[in-house]
Amino acid sequence: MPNNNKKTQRPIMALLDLLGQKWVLRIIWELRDAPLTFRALRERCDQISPTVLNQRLSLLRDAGLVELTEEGYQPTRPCQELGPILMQLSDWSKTWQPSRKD
Amino acid sequence: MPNNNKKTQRPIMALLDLLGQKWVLRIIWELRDAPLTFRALRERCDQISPTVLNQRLSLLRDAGLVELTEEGYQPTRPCQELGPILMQLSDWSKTWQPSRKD
DNA sequence: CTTTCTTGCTACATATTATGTAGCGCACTT
DNA sequence: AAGTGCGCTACATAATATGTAGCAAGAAAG
Repeated sequence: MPNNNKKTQRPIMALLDLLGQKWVLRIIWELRDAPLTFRALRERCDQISPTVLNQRLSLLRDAGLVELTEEGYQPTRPCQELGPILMQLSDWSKTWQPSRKD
Repeated sequence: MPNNNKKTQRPIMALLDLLGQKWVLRIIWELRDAPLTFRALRERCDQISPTVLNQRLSLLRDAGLVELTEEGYQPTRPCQELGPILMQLSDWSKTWQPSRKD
């Protein structure tokens, strides 16, 4: 899915491309507190198929956002800076009442 | 793709589910400045297929994040609050150098 | 009224991606 | 030697996206 368009070269585009992939945001979210093993991460993510989980983890590792340590998968330093931003999303989401106005 | 899991009922989960769908973040991003017509939006999004664009716009309209006006598609009031958060993502992305440490 | 734009959007065959299940190979314990 | 838990792979099936063509409706002009 990632695309090689010129626009995508701009950092924000690359980021939106990455985060826009299924499960990516969720994975980062689930890793926010403590390291999780591959299997634990699967459980947290509604038993996501291991195929996709591994593919996404590879992406995230390539992107330098996640690393595999003794204790399991965990966000890297830069990725931890993403945390507060996600928390803002979380706060915002609480004030958000999905309903279409037609 | 949206899932009906219990966890997904929590606002943040619902939000991550929504934003995690292909093109959704990109669409919100592209609408940040000015309203865009369906066709203009397609061009901005690398000529995304109209089928998917329409599906995503429907989702976003149902979620109360985007609306279709005389001037074209544009983010609703609540969605505009998402703007600053996306800008933080943009800022963060500039300091982010994708590279795997193995 | 008819022609010509442009709009949002649909149809549909094809290609890409995710799901679900089973299980491998490895390290470590017992 | 046998069991346990690990990261991860294989592979058939189902779900999604892509790409192209074009429809129906509204506005503008002749």
